[in-house]
Amino acid sequence: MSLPHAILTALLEKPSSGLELTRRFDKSIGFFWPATHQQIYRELGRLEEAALIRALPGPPARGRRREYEVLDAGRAALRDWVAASEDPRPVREPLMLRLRAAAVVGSEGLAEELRRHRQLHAERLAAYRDIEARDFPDPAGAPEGVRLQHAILAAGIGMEEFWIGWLTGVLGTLGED
Amino acid sequence: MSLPHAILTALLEKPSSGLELTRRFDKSIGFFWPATHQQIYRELGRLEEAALIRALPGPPARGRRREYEVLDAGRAALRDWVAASEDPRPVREPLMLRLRAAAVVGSEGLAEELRRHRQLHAERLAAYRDIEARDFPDPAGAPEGVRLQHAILAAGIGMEEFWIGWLTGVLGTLGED
DNA sequence: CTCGGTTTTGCACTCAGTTGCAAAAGGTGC
DNA sequence: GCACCTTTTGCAACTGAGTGCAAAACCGAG
Repeated sequence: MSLPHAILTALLEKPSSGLELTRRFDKSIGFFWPATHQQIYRELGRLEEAALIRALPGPPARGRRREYEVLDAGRAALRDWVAASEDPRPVREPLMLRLRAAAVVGSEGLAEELRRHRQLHAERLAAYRDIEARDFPDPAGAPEGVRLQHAILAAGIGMEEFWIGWLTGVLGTLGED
Repeated sequence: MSLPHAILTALLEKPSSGLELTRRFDKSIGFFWPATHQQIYRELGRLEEAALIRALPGPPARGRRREYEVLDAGRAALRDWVAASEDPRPVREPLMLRLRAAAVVGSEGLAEELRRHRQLHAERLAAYRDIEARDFPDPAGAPEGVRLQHAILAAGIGMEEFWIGWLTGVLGTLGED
């Protein structure tokens, strides 16, 4: 139930076509909820059918650009969702399973993979830091909306830092740092 | 592709029936890869068909307990998987989307939900700490297998601590801590 | 204007995870 | 032994996400 609300949010920030949404997802919302263009088009169709968004006028046709905007019902649905209650989704971390498997059958070949993951996390961390420097020069003094957006980014930064530190620790445990 | 390997690992630690596996998942592997009994039975069937595990002798019958053990091919497959390369799965964090939605339509009702999440994370953290105190009195001096198992738990502890701290920070941002 | 490449939209299929439910065996009280 | 409850196994249908691919419109070169 998250993708439709992510799309509503993005459309409220700026009415867009499916392809624009896809591009914007790739550089912001997608960090915490990736989506392909196929998913997005499907969801736009459902949202339109549910009368939460509407396409700006023009003859509907395949291959023809369609710009969407959020209707009042959509805004209301989003507001409800913000206040709704939903449990955190279960953690699913294949790397933990692999460590556990390694504890049983031996850790042959594992260290290299851990280093690769550390590298990937480091790259993502650098990307987040860039965005932070560019878009949030003074988060503390900003209005609530901006402070919330910064909090999201801060979560990403914190997570990546955590994984990098943890991976380094495990590599130490394997005598391979 | 993770569940079958999780099951192989669990069966190597101790041959079990489907129901036993389900129970063991609930208190250990399931923290990082939850699975229902239906999933587990389905996967046991596939693993048996692939000749990676076998049921201990006895007439196969529905409703009748079947104990499984890992075959050499299964152990080999697991070893390969430990050394395999697999990208971290994309992050999917609905709470981040809700913050972002809140930045657009207002944060009405959000703080309560954040407190609830903080509470849930605190409970899980406490559970992890209990396990740590009970099962890992001296992780540093233990053999590699045990150190790896402790690293898994340490990841869980670190994650929960991180979320608790971050949620507290956001609540502060909302002027609601 | 028409041909070919690009953009934009969208369908169809697969796969993993979730939920609901039922069938077969085993155990317990009468 | 039989009536009933519990344990254990398993099927079936659904949902959300991922992948491949194609159709319609658009656009620039000649």
